[in-house]
Order: sequence, then structure tokens, then C-alpha cells
Amino acid sequence: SGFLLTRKVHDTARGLMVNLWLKTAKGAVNLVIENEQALFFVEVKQAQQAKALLIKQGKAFNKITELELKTFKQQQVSGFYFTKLSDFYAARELLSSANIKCYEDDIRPDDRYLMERFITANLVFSAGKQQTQHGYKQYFNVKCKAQPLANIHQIKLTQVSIDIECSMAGELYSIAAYSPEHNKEHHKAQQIVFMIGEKQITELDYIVWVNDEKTLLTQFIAWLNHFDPDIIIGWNVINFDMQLLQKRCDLHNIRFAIGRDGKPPYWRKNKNSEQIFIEIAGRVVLDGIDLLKTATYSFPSFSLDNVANTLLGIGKKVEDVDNRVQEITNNFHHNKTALAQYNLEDCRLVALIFEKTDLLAFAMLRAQLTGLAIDRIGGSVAAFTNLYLPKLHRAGYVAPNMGDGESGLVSPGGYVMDSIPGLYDNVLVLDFKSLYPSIIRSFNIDPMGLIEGLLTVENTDINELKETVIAGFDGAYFSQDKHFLPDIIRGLWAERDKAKLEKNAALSQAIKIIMNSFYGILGSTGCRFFDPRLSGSITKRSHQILKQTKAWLEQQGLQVIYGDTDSIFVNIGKKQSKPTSVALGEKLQNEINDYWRQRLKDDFDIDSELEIEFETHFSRFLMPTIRGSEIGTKKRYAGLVESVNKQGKVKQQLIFKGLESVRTDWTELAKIFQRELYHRIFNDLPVKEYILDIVEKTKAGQFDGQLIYRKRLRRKLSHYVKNVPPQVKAARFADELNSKQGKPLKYQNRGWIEYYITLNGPQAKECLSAPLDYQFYIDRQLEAVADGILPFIGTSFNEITDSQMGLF
DNA sequence: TAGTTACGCAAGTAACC
DNA sequence: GTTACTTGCGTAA
Repeated sequence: SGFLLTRKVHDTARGLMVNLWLKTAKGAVNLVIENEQALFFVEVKQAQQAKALLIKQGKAFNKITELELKTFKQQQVSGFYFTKLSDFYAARELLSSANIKCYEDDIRPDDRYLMERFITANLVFSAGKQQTQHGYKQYFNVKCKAQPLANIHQIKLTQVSIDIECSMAGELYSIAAYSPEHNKEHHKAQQIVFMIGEKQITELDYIVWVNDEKTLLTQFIAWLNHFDPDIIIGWNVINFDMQLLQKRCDLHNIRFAIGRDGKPPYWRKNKNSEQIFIEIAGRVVLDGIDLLKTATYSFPSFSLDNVANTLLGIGKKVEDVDNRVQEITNNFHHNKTALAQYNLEDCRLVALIFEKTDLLAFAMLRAQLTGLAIDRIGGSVAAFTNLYLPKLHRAGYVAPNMGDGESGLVSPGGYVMDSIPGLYDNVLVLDFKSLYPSIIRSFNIDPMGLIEGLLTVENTDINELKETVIAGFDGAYFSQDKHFLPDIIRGLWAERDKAKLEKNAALSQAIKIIMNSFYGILGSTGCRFFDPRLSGSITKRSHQILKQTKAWLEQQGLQVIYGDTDSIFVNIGKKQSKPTSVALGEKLQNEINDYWRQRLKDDFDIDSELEIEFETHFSRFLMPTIRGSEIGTKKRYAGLVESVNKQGKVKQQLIFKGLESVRTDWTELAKIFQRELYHRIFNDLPVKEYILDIVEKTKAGQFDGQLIYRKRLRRKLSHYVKNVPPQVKAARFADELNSKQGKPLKYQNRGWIEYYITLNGPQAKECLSAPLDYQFYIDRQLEAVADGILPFIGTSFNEITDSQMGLF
């Protein structure tokens, strides 16, 4: 048994071959599976025509067989089988050009092989014969089956972090590699730096001196193969490090042979994007940036410095990028040991980030739960397909194609209540836990369930409907007993509860992401199961639940001041203490859950799996108005949470949602100002002196370092034509200057810009020439923040600053 | 090598007086 | 100079 590292399918002289690399307890092995066939389905009524066409055009196929399978439109299908991938592709193209629909013709045979056996990542195999190739066991006539999650003894994957240093033109200086627990008994990390240059006397025992770039590459390749990692990690490692290594190998006519089969990587490029993929036999490259994003980490900047800083608290100097390249080149010529240390440190930081966030465990668990390749980015639709398709086949259906679903309808998103603005004392927040997945479970929302439900409605007496179907929205009915998605989610939910109990944060997080994505894909036209009646039956039901819960609370005499998608904010008034507030929150939680249990039993004859939870008690809470209006905002609020720690001391925590202090495009000054101002007002402290002080100091230039705007340039600089926002003005101005000075242009192809507002308009941070426009900052940053809250204590920014003016 | 919709705000631009 | 509308960005859920 083992963990699946890589998969591949290709044509051989003998036919289709599926090739799997596995990590077993005894090391890596290669599995060869032959005699598999590529397959798609055609409706029986078109099968003869399709067959004739293939024969006429001389397209090869193995066999065509009528099957006990039907489409969602109840049409029986024939299977078209091919022994070669190239035949499969040729037939697919010919038939689709003749308007003959081929079902499931986008499923690759290797993926199909695995999913039909319910194999995700862990499998058990038996083999007819074996041989040793390149030092590895290779097995033939292999048969695989899934290894149940419960039986898995987690296999340890060996991992190495790599990083390269090079000149502006891409000539390599050095390559570093770091592996955290290579030698666990001695607690010694494996570390090595290959450096071009004369041997130097140094205490650093990990530097290998080489004569030139060619030797650098061959030595690194030899080292990597000898170290033999399962996983290669890095920062932007595929797009940058691996790709440059490949290019330099090509230049020197060296085979970049780092695969376990002794072959170079296979590179693939996405047609529509810049995304590049690497396939190495038996090894997986994982990029830290991509993986953090998949695990829903979010940082204002994903630079290694910033992420290491935030996650590890490692205070690395964040320098200017221009200077950094210069410094590297400078060090290469004059201080190679410094360069080596720098090079290795970046490897180490990446390894530490992976360790701290449990990223490898996260990636492995995601693969185990979804059947996605471990290095796959995104892939929500594919994950759903992997889990759903084999079940669908066993129920007698083939899957629809993309675009088959009911279109024209649009389904709404979450329901956001109009808010009641104000500065409140005790506010309770109640939250439906995983609301959309719980609706899927309770109401049996399911693609096949919709088909079966509609069939039932056609053939059933109206009085018996309630026992057989559950009504959805837009004419949808869902079968009471024929469905898969509710059980898939129930299974994941149980795994998540278990993970939480075991305090396995990586697993719990992985499961949550997958569960939530299942609603998303049902409403995505990029999914073969897309149908707005599915997504609409989820969201429209959620509207009803939220509105009815609000009405219920109001019947109890409580005031609901806001709610968004799955949350409800209740104002319980000044008189409550902390303990009575909490008691009331818990009471409401239980009563609402009881209420829905009864309602769903009465109205639908189903068991409610909805679960509201008392989540937060705000002792102070601000619901602001829309700027310059009396209407309450949505998605913007702040509150104060008080908790008592072990020593019996009250700890205060300020929560901001959507407001300036959580936005990356507001200045540091505005954020600090907002936090302090809200802190004071929530604690009934005076604010006038504080505000005047900040204004004066801003004018006096004491906060110049906190007046920087940071904003993303989401498009190419030349694509801003309809209007020219400040960040674009600053970028164009800066690049004109760069061009005049013969420096490389920085802002042409998306990215970030930091800029100030000066008396001469916006200017990028690095080419600031005009004086700062302090009045602008006071009006647009300080006043805007202050007037979000001051009206609620009966004053305003102007009133406070004008009173000061009057003194002179 | 396709998860979703809802929302607020600053600043720019066009149309108008 | 004012106002209505659009664009671009970042965010909540």
C-alpha cells in the first residue's frame, strides 16, 4: 500500500498505459497498469450514425457497446471504447464536429481509473511481476483498490526546500537546498549550497564550490537524485526556480534529469493564462504561495519576507527590490559566504512556514478527501466530479456535459439585511454553522436527486408527494431517498467533527473548504452539474431561514439590527450584564434550533440539520451609516468583546469588519487612528484632545512614514483607459522616470504600488519629489474615519477641529 | 488543470448649468 | 462648479 505521488497516462506500442508513482513504507515504487481503455458515451439513438462516421473517416476504436446507463434526459447510451489516447481524441473531435454529443469525454483515463475504484490518494495494489529500474521497483500487471481512510497509517513524505540566486539576466550564482528533519536522531537539518567560485576558507561547512554554471547544474542534479525527495517546496518555485533551472540546462545541453525514472520534467502551459505546470515522475513540486492560498491564508503581500514575518515573527529586513538584486550581485562578486547564507536562509524560511502551518499535511489530506493530485491548484469542480461520478454511474446514469443544465435562470447569493445604525451596548451574534452544507443535508439538494424528484412528481399523485419528494425553488423537487451529495457532506462533516476533537486544525480546515466549495460549483457554469435550480434552492431557502429567524426573534420582543447570509445580530439593551447576556445567547440558540426542527418536520416531513450557534457577545457595538447618509451600512461594523482570563483580568478585543482598519488600501495613519478612536469611544473616554493631537502631528510631518497608500494594479498599465485612478497616475509617472533614467520599468504588468498624495498629485514611494499634501490626508483619511463614529456621540470631526480654530 | 454573490467607497469622467 | 454615473479595488459571507 502507499500514497499516490504522481499519475500519468500515455500511449505505448501495446496500448494505453496508466503509470502511477507511489510512496510506500519501503520507499517509492512505480506501478504500470496496462490494458485500460479510454471511454466516452453516446446516446443509443445516435450510436449507429456515430459508428458509421468513425468507420467512414478511418478512425480506430476498440468496441461500441449498449450499456445499462442513461442520461439525465433518460436516454440510454452506448460506450465507445478506445485502446489508444490518440484514437480517443480523434474520435471525440470528429463526433463533436458532426454535432454528436459525447458524454464524459473530458475525463482522462488515469483519473477515471482511480475514481471508479474510489481511490483518492491511498491505495492497495497487487502485481503480476516486478523489476528494478533506476534503483526503483517497478510493478507490472498491477491491480489497485482504495485503502479506506480508517486503515491508513500516514506515510511520511520526504521534503526538500530549494532556492536559487541569479543575475538580472538569469545567470545562476548559487543553488541552495534545505530539509528540516533529514537526520532526526541528531536533530540535524540537511543543508547545502552550491556556489560558483574559487574555494574559500569559511566556517560554513555546507558550501560546495563549483567552477562554472554547467558544473553547478550537474552537481545539483546529482545531489537531488541522491537525496531523492518526494516533495520539492519553494516560493514561486515552479514559475521561477524550476523554470530557470530548466532554461539554464537547455542552454548548456544538460538533461535536467530529476525524475525518478531518470527523465527531465514535462512542462505544460495553460492556454488561457500564464500558469505553468511541471510534471516530474515520482516527485511533486509544491509552491508555498499557492498552497497557502488554497488553505485560505490571506496576506496583504505574499512576499516571502512578509509571510515569514507574519507567521514566524522572523524580523527580516524588508528592503527595496531593486536594491536586493544589486546586493545579490554585489555579494556574488565580493562576499560569497554572505550570499550562501542568504540563499540558504530563504530555503529555511519556506521550510519553517510549511512546518508552522502544517501545509504538507494539509495538501495530503486534501488529496485523500478529494482525489485531486497533491499539487493541484484550485480544482473544486474536479473534486466534486471525483467523488460524485462513480456513485452516479452505479445508480445508472452518465453525467451531463457542461452547458446541459437549465440556463436562463439566475440564482441569488446570500441575503443581507438592512441594518439599523447605532452605538449599542449588548449585542449578541448568532450564526448558522455551515449554513449551505446544512441546507444541502436537510433538503436533499442533489443533481441526480433533482432529476429523480422531477420524475417522481410527473408520476405521483399530488397527495403522496410529501413522502417522496422535497420541494425546492423554481420548480425543483428533490427525491427523498435517491441522492448522494447529502451523504457525501454528512461524511465530511463527521470527519471534521472528529478532526476538531483531535485538534487537527489542518484536517478540519481542509474539510471546511471542500464542503463550502460544493455549493459554489453547483452555481458555476464551469461545472457539468450546474443548474440554477440547485444553487437557487440552497440560497433561496437560506433567505427564508434568515428572515424567519429574524421574525421569530422579533416575536420574542427582541430587536434584530443586522444579519448577513448566515448571521443575526440582536440588540439586547443596556441593562444586561455579561453573564445574563451569555445565558440569553445560549437560550436563544437552543430555542431557535428547536423551532426549526419543528418547522421542517411540520412543513416538509424532514429532519432539520440546521444548527445555529451563539457565537459572540459584543459589550459595545457600532453599526455605522453609509457615508453622508442616514441609512445603515452592510458588511461594515465594529464591536468590543470582553473576556476574562485565568487571572480573572478582563481582556478587551476590538473587532473590525469591512471598515478602514482592515482594508489594505488605507494608510497606516487612518488605521491606527480608527483603532484608538473606537477604543476610546467604546470605553466612554474623551476623544477631543486625541483627535486634535493627531491632526497637529500630521500637519507637522510627524507621521510621514504612515501616509503611504498601497494598492494593487490589477491590470496591465496600458489597459487603464476609461479612467486613470491615483495609483495608475503614480505608476505611470514612476515608469516614465525609470525610462528616462534607463532603469527597468516596474509597473507595466500588474503588481503592487506604494504611493503618497503630494501637492503635485500621486507619486510613487520611491520617486517622491513634491511635498506631501497634509490637508488631503486630514480630509480624506482622518475626517472620513472620524465621521464614521463621532455622530453617534453627538459631535463631528469639523466641530472638534473648528472649535480649535476659534481659539486663534 | 472553470467555487459563488453582495456591498461600500474613493476617485474619475461626462453631462449639465 | 455641481451632480449622476462609472470604474477599480478590496472586502464579507
